[in-house]
Amino acid sequence: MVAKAKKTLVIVESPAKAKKIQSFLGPGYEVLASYGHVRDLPSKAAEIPEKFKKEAWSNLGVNVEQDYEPLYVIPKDKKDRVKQLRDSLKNADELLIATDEDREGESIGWHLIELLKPKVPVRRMVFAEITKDAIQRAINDTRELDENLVAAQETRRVLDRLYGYTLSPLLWKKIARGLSAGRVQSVAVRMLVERELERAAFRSGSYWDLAANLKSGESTPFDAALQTVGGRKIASGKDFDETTGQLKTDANVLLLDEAAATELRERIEKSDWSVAEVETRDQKRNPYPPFTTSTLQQEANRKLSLSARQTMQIAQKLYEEGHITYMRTDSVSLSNEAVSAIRRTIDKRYGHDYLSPQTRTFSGKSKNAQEAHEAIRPAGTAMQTAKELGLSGGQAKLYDLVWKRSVACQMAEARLKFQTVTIKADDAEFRATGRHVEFPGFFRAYVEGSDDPEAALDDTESALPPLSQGDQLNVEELKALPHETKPPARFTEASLVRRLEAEGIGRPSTYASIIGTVQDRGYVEKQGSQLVPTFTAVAVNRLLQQHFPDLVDYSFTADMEQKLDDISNGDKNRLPYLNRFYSGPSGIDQQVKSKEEGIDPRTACTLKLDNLDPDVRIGRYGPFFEVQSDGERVTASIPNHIAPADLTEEMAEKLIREKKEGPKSLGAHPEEGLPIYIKNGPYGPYVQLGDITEETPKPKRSGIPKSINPEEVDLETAIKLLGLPRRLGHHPDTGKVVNVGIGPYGPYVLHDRKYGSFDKKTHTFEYDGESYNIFNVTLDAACEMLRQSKSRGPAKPLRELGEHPEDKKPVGIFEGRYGSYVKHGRTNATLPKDRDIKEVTLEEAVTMLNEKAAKKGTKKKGAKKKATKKKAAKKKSAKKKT
DNA sequence: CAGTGAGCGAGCTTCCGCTTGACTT
Repeated sequence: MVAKAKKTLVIVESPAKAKKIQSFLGPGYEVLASYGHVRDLPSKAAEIPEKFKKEAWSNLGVNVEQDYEPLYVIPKDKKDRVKQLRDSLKNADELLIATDEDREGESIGWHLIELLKPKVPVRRMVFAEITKDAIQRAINDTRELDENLVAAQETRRVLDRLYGYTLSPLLWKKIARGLSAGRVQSVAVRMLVERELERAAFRSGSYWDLAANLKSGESTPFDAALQTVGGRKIASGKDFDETTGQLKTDANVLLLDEAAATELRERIEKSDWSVAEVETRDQKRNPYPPFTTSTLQQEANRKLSLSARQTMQIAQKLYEEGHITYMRTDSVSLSNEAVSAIRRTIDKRYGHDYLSPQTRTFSGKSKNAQEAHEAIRPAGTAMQTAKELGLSGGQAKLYDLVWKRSVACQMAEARLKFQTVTIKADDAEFRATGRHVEFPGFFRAYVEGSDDPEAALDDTESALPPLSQGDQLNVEELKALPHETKPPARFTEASLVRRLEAEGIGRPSTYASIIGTVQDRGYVEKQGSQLVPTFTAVAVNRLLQQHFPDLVDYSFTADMEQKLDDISNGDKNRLPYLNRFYSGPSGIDQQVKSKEEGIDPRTACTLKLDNLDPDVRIGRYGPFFEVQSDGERVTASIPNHIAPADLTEEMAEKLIREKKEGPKSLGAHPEEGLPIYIKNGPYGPYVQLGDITEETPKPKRSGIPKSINPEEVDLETAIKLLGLPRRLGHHPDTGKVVNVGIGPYGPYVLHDRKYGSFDKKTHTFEYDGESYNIFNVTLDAACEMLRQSKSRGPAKPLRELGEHPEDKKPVGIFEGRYGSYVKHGRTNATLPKDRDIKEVTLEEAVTMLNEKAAKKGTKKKGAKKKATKKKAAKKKSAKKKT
């Protein structure tokens, strides 16, 4: 017997990378993925090993009594991975650690060695790009693991844990259970809350000005705006104080109101209009650097309306399929190979004029970049377009963005000409500005979007006709226009990611999840593309700012990074830093303990806003007003989804008044004789027939669908709503009943367990030129809705396998999102991808189902079940909100 | 599926960064 040939085991972080590297290295190597970190601090009580549970520090997962020794465990979902790596190492005569060349990657490498305890030689290899040459070079040029870098990572990890697990419990006690604080999320929340408070304090100011449409001879008309009158500048938006809505005291400007503007218009309209001065200046624009994770997320949000999470999901697919380079990167640099491929493409597709004469190189300007990867660009050197690759949908759109941005970065600069024309009319001065693209250069491929939807993009053409000094002008139109100053805009996902990155807060792999976290904790709700902080966020932020200002300082992370650099350079030890952060009189442990007594939960939950008189309190069921009225305490819920800055005094008064008066009756039901009320419940507004009494503890109720404004529900509508679900008749095909009603997901028609739905937004259904709603839908229309319905009704198997031997319930093969699966009752088992469904036998299916059931029973029950339940509940409530 | 703004007080919640799977209306 010949001994099996030993291999070199190479471990990288991502399986897609592993596959590619394997193809370069051949059979002498086995390349496997660690799938990120393999060990971590225990995330919850269940993960703490029994023998540490009674230690005072066990909940932290860090032994704060002894040198901040971390307690590392293998998370459940990583156990199999580690086993696989251990097994492979047995057949290896060498181990190459090829994790990313950054702080986290170095740490993953160290953990791997700690866990696998290799008896064979270990080397650390690093590479910046994945080409055959680069990999070969990396293998021949390995180094030692950098212990200092590992120490820096561990310090980061421990600090984040101590921060989060010390402050969060304080929030549970003082504000609400389940809340959280963290180095990154708390600063993100601070940004959002501060903006919201600016909006609440904002007072709008108004001013008028004049807009002229002018013409010189036969040329095209152009627009000009009033600048000065009698040599004095007129007021515009920036001259107003945001918190008073009045002109700033030091603004030496002329404020026009409607009367003044109209009077001025009449006075100068008929005067002589002429060009006083013409100025032109040239400007160049250079292309933007290629995409990083953050800029990709921003642009996909602005241009494709994708959330950060959606962007990353699509990018992940593109990466796995080999279309783009790695999508979690903070680097703007491109490999030489990529640059020349891009330059060839420009030459070919746009022509030589459009090629930047010199190769452009970009340097990262974001704080704390670790640059373990390239920028995001089309993978390889073929530079094929989305169409040529056969991509479709979101993948095509996102790839197209990546392609264009990458190409643009090696293109020629764009040349713009700006014209400024000053125009005189009596003692008034107008100005017209024009912009002309002399040479588009990289604009041909790519123009960056703007966070301000009204801003003109860089390549907008708005040239003025040829004008010269002394030209006489005709007034086509002269209008007096009113203006109002606007509050600062709320953050969007794009602008928040940009701000976080600018402050060096968060990492490419976390931008999307930061937005998810603050939403999950109830700090933020998305309204369209806006991120709106909740009252809870305002209260939490106030508590943190008041008592722990240093921790939520915008520079906290940057300072931490400085300390980590010192540690990774070997200049400093981690111990003094962690000690100062956690222990001693100014450490957070003591700080939290000493401040805890002084923080009154009631005060912490009571808010006073600039835009409102009554106090807002955070309660168990959301925010509510609390006021004293006629010596009585009145509370009134604040409806969900009203942003703190959007609440007005009138809304508050109305809610409180309505609460005091109790639910108002719309009148009596004609048949039942009982009063009908409109009430507000946890699921939104609803109508109720009669009062709650001993005999009828649950009177007939019916929700008011989103498409109907509860304010406008009259007696007639209420009666109709209470008449639901209503029988429409019998289905002509089956003779079974067809009903119409309102469910938790909105209005529906139902027939034989199959649902048909109205339009999600309008709750109507267009059929045969008519528009139907729940009140007037006909049997005919309902049948058509059911025909169009995508709801499957009772699931239809691809193939029936027969009855399960145990309970005689059917077993079948179904088509799911992740391929075919066999189903019995509530148990599902996925079929292997290459399995022909025609060949699956009942016996085989039963075995698979039993295995799956056993796995579920032992391994995942407790924690997993709870998690899915929670998730489902969340989904449900999220759906209702929209 | 429909209040209110606390509960008896068990045992729990929570951080940031790396990575993809498993979800099967």
